[in-house]
Amino acid sequence: MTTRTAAQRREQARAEHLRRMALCPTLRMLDRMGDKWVGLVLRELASGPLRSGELSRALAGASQKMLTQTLRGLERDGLLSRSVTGSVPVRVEYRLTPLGRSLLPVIEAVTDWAERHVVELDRARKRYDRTIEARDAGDRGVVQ
Amino acid sequence: MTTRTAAQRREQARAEHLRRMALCPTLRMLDRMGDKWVGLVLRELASGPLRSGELSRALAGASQKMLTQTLRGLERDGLLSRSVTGSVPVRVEYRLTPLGRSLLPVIEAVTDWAERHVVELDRARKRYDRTIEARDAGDRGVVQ
DNA sequence: CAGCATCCAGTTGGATACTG
DNA sequence: CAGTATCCAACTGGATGCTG
Repeated sequence: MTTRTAAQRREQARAEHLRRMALCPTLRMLDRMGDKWVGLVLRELASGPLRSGELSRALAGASQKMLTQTLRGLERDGLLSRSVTGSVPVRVEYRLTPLGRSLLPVIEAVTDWAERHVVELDRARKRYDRTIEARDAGDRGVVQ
Repeated sequence: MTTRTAAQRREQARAEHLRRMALCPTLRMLDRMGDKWVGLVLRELASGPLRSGELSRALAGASQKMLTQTLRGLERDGLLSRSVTGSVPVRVEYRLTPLGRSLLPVIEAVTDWAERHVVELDRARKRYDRTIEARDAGDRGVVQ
């Protein structure tokens, strides 16, 4: 007689798996880079340091809160540095650290792939959606 | 006299920006790859086709719903294909398409970077957290 | 075996208002 | 100018139960 039910074993495997995942460097980075504004912030800072205001103008779509949150996250990971100079008015500048700059080629790899294949992606998507639609219509005996 | 207020102009810039973003191939891909299970699914399928059950055992941490959702998303983008053979019991197999395989080097670029720099990331994070803690303690005149 | 539907908690992200 | 605090809507992801 086993001391644990199948459900318990599954549960444990699941917990274990999740713990592993949280530690996996690759998944951590994919997660970070998937954050809505990270890609854009890195792209902006790639060409040089920027002040807070310049960033928020460049990323007109981001709310002030999200911008700060994103910047803090990247700073925490050591990808960019934040330096304050003067006071009244305060002047804050963000710049990529060497670590942050070392990430740029990776982003570029994504960009290259994406731009080369965006047409295929769109085509696949349309094809898939048409197929689904057709199937659903067929299910109901509809001709449309 | 302008016909729009500053708020309206900001609002418009924001809308424009968001529309652009949704179309940017790079951001689309970063978003996709940031999906919780996409990285793992691609990693599993990199070494060859797998059946549904095999995948869910390999990704013990994922709920059945998320697994399906992830697979459908990737299929929609044309990154993997789903083939059904037999019936009672049904046998479903997932495999990367050529397009999907072409993405592997990109994932690998992320993996390489992440594994090379994970130590630095952790160090930066600890340093940052310590700094914040110290500052907060100082603010309250606490010695801890 | 593979997958869909439903319901629900937790998280993410945005609007607004305020501070040094 | 730069940033914090709060409140809230929308989305993400998970648990459960059911179908061909």
